[in-house]
Amino acid sequence: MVGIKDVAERAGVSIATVSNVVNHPHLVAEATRTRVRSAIEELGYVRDESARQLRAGRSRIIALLVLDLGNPFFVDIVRGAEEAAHDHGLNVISCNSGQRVELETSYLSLLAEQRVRGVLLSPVGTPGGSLAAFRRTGTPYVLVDRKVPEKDASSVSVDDVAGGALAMRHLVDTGHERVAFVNGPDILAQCRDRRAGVRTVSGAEVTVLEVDHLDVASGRDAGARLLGISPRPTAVFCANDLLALGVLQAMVGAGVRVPSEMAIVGYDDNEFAAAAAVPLTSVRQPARRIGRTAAELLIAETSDDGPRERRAVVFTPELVVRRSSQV
Amino acid sequence: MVGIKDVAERAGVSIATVSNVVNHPHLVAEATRTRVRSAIEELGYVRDESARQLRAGRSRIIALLVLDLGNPFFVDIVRGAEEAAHDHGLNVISCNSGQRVELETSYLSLLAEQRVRGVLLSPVGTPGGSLAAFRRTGTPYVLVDRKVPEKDASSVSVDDVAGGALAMRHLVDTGHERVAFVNGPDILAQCRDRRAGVRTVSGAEVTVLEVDHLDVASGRDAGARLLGISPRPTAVFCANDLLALGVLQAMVGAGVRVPSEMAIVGYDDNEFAAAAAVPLTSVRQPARRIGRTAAELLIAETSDDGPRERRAVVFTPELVVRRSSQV
DNA sequence: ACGGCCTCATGAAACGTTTAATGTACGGGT
DNA sequence: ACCCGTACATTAAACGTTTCATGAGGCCGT
Repeated sequence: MVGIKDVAERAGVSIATVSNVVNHPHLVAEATRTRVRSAIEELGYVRDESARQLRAGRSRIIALLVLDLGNPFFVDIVRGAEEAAHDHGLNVISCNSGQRVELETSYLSLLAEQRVRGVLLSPVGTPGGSLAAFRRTGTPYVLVDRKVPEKDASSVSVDDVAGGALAMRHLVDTGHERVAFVNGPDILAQCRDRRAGVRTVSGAEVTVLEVDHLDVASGRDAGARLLGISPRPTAVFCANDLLALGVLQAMVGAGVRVPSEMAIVGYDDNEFAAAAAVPLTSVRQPARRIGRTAAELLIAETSDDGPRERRAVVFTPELVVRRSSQV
Repeated sequence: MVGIKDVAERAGVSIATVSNVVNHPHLVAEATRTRVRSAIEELGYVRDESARQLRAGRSRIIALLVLDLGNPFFVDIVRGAEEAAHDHGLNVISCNSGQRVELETSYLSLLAEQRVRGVLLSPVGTPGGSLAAFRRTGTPYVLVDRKVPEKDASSVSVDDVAGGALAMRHLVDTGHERVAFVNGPDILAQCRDRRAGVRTVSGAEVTVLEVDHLDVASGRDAGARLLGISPRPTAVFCANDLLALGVLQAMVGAGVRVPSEMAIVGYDDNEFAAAAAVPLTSVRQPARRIGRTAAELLIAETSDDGPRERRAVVFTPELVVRRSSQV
């Protein structure tokens, strides 16, 4: 493995000079600079970031630990975060916890050991323990799609209670009296909040169907269960568009017409919602802006000129009505 | 920042002992071990991976540099790779090049500097330059969804020529004489190969529509262009399901019936294809297996007991016929 | 009683950088 | 002729680990 030492030898200079060529070229005379540069080229020298980082004490990477990369909503968050990070000359790496607590923990300690510049994360449960390590190492983190008190950390989220209410109100207003609510596990704050939102709305009898994963397959299962309920609900609100797509598939498969026999409302308004068999009514969240804002908060927190105050940014969701819920 | 030294002091032992407690607990007497462990606990010590790695010379991370995280196909590849990596006690980080060459280059050098254990990548163009750095540092890499000669690297891919031919043959066989082919940029090998596959099939007049990005929005645009062609093709083959979904949206929007007025065939058979407005016929690729296989090849290459020979694994795609192309 | 072995703990070197402090040479102003 | 400043280049320390070689006791068998 070729190191700075080999380059120095080859170019007939000291290692300090090589380092300067790489990091502070203006300190080095023209002639030496080119000589060193060609030595680097010829030997294929690649500087070792771990040594550099060991010396510097901080890395140039911010990490994004995300609930489910299979959900386009989170992919958009990644995109937003990448934009902001690149604007500041930082790189982003993404890790996928796939909603498994043990994976989340394992990634968190991996990242703490890597001494990443900061972490954006959408936690599964209450990630108390692992985050304590971050707080101690001084690694800043920002919660994404999850609100916490400012004293604990900055966060960027969407008002899920409002979102749940929005969807439910829409269904009640369009005349539905028996509504199913397909929700994810209670361990996810998003799901708890959306359920709370649903509860704030009266005027319909709500049957809750809980699923383990917020994906299309679980949606199909929930759809099947839904068809077995009697008397059958006339509308269903799904905690996410993937579930809604699955439910829709189940309805189509069973010959139940949407929306006349079963209205469907999803959540996230991802790009597939509009393209679905029956275009989906959905609760839109500004995913990209969430990612961008979170990254900016994080970057501000790590910036040299004094730590910023913590903030809890909350976006407001918006109902997008499409055919799947039209009377 | 608390280091091994602080722990040692607190526990009244040497730093070597602390290190042993962490890495080779059996070498340390019970009593000391627990004393050190509580010191670690109390101080919240987190070991510094960069120092560790500097000493060790290699990391425990494998990286995945992917063309487009917005495409569920690649997300499934990530999942497969994660499975395999976790089986071997390694962690995976994903980076998204978003089909931009400069981002790809920047990530590749980032990863080279990080001295990651290995890299799985689906390159945009011909990533000669940046990969040379890997070859020199001895960082192994495996190409994903892209075949290269064994002498250069291992690779795991799907026969895209066969896939393109499969789709096209299906359309010709079902009686279409004017077919549009919505393809991505030629810089992507996948697109070149699928086009080559399309060309091997005769019996229909093919109009190629090229788009820059393989996403739903580009598909909508292509759909609009498609409607302007006269005489209008009766079928369209899209290089990927996202494009196909976009085209489908455009057709539905314009009141063109699918499949009777316009048959559509996509590629990847992602989970949204089956859930689409009109369920999409698509060419299925075993994404998860691709990711898993690639990771296994990579891990084998980095294993201690001698380097394995390189391999080029090629999977065969499979046509899944659904309503969007049924006569 | 003594050598040898085993168990456990330690000292010190090494990994590849960056950077502060120091050194050298040379030209110009007095 | 001397001093100083400028412009480069170098020496050496430091970052936080891991590990090898060594040391200190205690126990066993002879």
